[in-house]
Amino acid sequence: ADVLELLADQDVLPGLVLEYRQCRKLLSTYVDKLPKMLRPATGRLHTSFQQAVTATGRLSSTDPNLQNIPIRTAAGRRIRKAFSAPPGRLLVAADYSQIELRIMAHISEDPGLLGAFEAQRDIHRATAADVLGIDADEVSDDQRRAAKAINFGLMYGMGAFGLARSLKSTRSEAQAHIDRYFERYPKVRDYMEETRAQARAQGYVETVWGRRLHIAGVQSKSPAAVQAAMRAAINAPMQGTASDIIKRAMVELHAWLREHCPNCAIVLQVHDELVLEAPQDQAELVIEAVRTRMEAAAELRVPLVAEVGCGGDWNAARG
DNA sequence: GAGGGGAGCGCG
DNA sequence: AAAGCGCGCTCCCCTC
Repeated sequence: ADVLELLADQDVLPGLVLEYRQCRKLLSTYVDKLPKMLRPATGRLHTSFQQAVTATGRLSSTDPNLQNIPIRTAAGRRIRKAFSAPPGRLLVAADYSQIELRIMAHISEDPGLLGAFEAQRDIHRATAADVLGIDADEVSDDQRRAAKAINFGLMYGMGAFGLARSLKSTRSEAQAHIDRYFERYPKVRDYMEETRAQARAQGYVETVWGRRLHIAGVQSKSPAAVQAAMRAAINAPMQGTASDIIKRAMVELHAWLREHCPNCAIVLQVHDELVLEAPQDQAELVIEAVRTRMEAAAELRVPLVAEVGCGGDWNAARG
């Protein structure tokens, strides 16, 4: 797909192949399959959540996987609209805002990153402004896009090669971006170096609460495998801590629902998002309860923020 | 017909 | 030698 996107500038054909592939993917995986999986007794889809599968502590969802329902394209969102609440009820969708970056700020204790979240700034705009030494309102769309790619890429252990590819720039430009980023947020670099060292020395890293995440491959004879293990190690505390936090929120929320809203239920978890179903006249109550419990699930050095909406279908609930 | 493995791609 | 983390499903090719 990456190559076809590059070639799409030169000819119409690559774009048409991409469009065809997208249609086939959505048709075979979702449109054709999901209706066959409705359980007759309930008229609903019932997924299975696996709790002891992933390397970081996330859940996984199978038969069907309801954690990869499309959302990024217009055609995909039409599929998401098919997930709807019964008459008289609404779906409530709540997702954490930038939870892994907030955890990086918490763990690294970097003053610049902590300050940006404390001030409730648009984090990608803020890092663009910080790194470039300009005002936030002077940040162009391209500059914000670059900062977003850096923010995400760094959490995955990405280097100049990968950043250049995602920004469609040169490797030396990408390296310059990374250098400026670490100049501005030096404790993020410290965190990354300490995490790599810990993974090498002990074979595991930890979440904020000390849950251990074993990293495979740190002892490999293949330098490539060791580097891959180091990237996994950098990401694991953030992804792992985020999964701890949403589980704490789910436990608290479930207890509250049993007491105050027995007709409501958590129906899905998608890593940083919860979907609930509630009677129409209790939606406002539930929205407030979800928000407060998600935001109070951990006390970090930065605020946790949950964005909550409701609607007749899953797409509308996230608008 | 069952199952493995890889490519490709949907999500966070 | 590879270059960005974590998943699951479909399609295709292959073997048994």
